[in-house]
Amino acid sequence: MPQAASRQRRDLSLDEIIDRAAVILRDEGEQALTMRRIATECGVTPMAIYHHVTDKETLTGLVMDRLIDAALVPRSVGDWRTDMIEFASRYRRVFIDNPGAGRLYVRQPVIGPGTARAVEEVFRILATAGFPPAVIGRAADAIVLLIMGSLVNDLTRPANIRDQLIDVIPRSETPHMKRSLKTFSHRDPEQRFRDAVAWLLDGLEHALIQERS
Amino acid sequence: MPQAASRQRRDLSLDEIIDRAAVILRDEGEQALTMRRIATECGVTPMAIYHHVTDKETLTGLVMDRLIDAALVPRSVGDWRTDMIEFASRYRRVFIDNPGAGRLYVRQPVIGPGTARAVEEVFRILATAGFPPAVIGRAADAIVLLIMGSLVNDLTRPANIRDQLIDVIPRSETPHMKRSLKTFSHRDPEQRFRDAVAWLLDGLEHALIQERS
DNA sequence: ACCTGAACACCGTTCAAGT
DNA sequence: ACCTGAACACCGTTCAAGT
Repeated sequence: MPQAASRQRRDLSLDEIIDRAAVILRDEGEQALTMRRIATECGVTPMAIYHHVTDKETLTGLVMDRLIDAALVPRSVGDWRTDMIEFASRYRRVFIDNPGAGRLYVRQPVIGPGTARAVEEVFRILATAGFPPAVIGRAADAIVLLIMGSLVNDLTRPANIRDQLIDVIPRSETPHMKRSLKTFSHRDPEQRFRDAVAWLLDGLEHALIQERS
Repeated sequence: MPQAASRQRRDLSLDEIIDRAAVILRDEGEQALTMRRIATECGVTPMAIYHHVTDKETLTGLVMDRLIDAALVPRSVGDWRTDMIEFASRYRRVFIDNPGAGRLYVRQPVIGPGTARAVEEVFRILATAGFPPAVIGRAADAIVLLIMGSLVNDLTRPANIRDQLIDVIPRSETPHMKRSLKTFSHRDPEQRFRDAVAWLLDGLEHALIQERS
C-alpha cells in the first residue's frame, strides 16, 4: 500500500506537467490551456508549475516537440518523392488533427528531440535523392514553408471563406476571379497540400537533372 | 475657425480608428495594440470603439486588408515567372516590414478589397502564363502556402534558432544534420523564399509543358 | 527544493446609463 | 446614434513566505 500523501506533494514532475498540458490541449483546445488550468489538473497551485518550467511558452514548446516525436514512424521504403510527400503529410496531420497544438505551433518556435529527428529525416530523404548538401538545406526549408503555410491556411482560415472575395469589390474589377475562384476555395485541404509539395519536388528534380546533364 | 469640440465628440469614424490602430501596430507592435490603447489614441473611451466595430478581430482584419491594398502597385511587365516572384515577394514584404501585422496575419483570416485585388492579380499572372482555370486556383493556393509559411518562419522563428537542433540529441542519431544544417539555418530569408517560389513555378511550368505536348 | 497565498498589472467585452 | 462608467471574468507572472 502506497504511503499516504504528504501535506505538500513533492512528486510533481515536468513529465507529468507536459502530459497533463497535452491532454488539455488535445481535448479542449488552446484557450483552455492556461497555467491555472494545468495547475488544477496537476492538483497543485499555479505557481508550482513555474518551479519546473520558466514560462508558458517553453512548456507549450515541450508539449509540441513531444507531439512531433510521437508521430515519427520508422522510415518508409518508396522512392524519395513518395517518401517526402508522405513524411510532409504525416507531419502536417499531427497539427491538423490537434488544431489547438497547430495554432500554437505557427506562433512560437519549437526546438527539441522530435524536431531534430524530423529535420534529420527530411535531410536523409533529400540525400538519398542525390541532392548535394548545399541544396538540401534550401530544399528542406522550402518544404517547411509549405507545411507551415498549410497549417496557417487550414487552421486559421475557415474552409470556404475565400468565396467572399468575389463580393467585396465590383466584379468588373475581377475578371479572372469568376473563372478560377471555385478551384481556389473548394478543395480538399490535404490534396491541395500534396499538390503543392509535388510541384515543388518537380521543380527540385528538374534542377537536379539539369545540373547532371 | 472650426467649431469648438462638443462635450461628446461625435466625429469619430471607423476610418480614423483603423488609421490609429495601424500606426500603433506599425510603431509599437502587436502587444501594444489593445482596445484600450486604440481608444486612448482616438481620445475616447474603450467602449466607443465597439460602436464602430463588433470586436477586435474584425478591426485588425480591416487594418491588414488596408495594408495589403496599399502595397499593391500597378502590374509589372516582365514574363509571368518574374511577375509572380516579384508579386509574391512584395506581398510577403508588407508583413515582414510590419512584424506586428505579420504575426496577426498568420493568426486570423483577412477578407476585403485589398485581399480580393491581390488574389485577382495572382489569377491574372497565372492566366497570362496559359494555365487553365482549373489549375489556376490550385497553383494560386500553392503560392499562398509559401507566403504564409515564409511569414511564420521569419516572424516567429529567430534567424539562427535552427543551429540548436544539432545539440538536442546525440550526433550519432543525426548523420545528415552535420552536412546540411548550415544551409538550412544560415541564409537570407528573402532569398530562401524566392528560391522556394522559383522551384514551385518550375514544377508548374513543367506540368504545363507536358500537358501541351 | 518544492510548494502556497496574495497580489500586480493587465486583457476583451457586457451591461446599464447618459445625451 | 454615439458615447461614458463601472464592472465581470479572466490572463501570465512577481514577490514573499512557508516547510
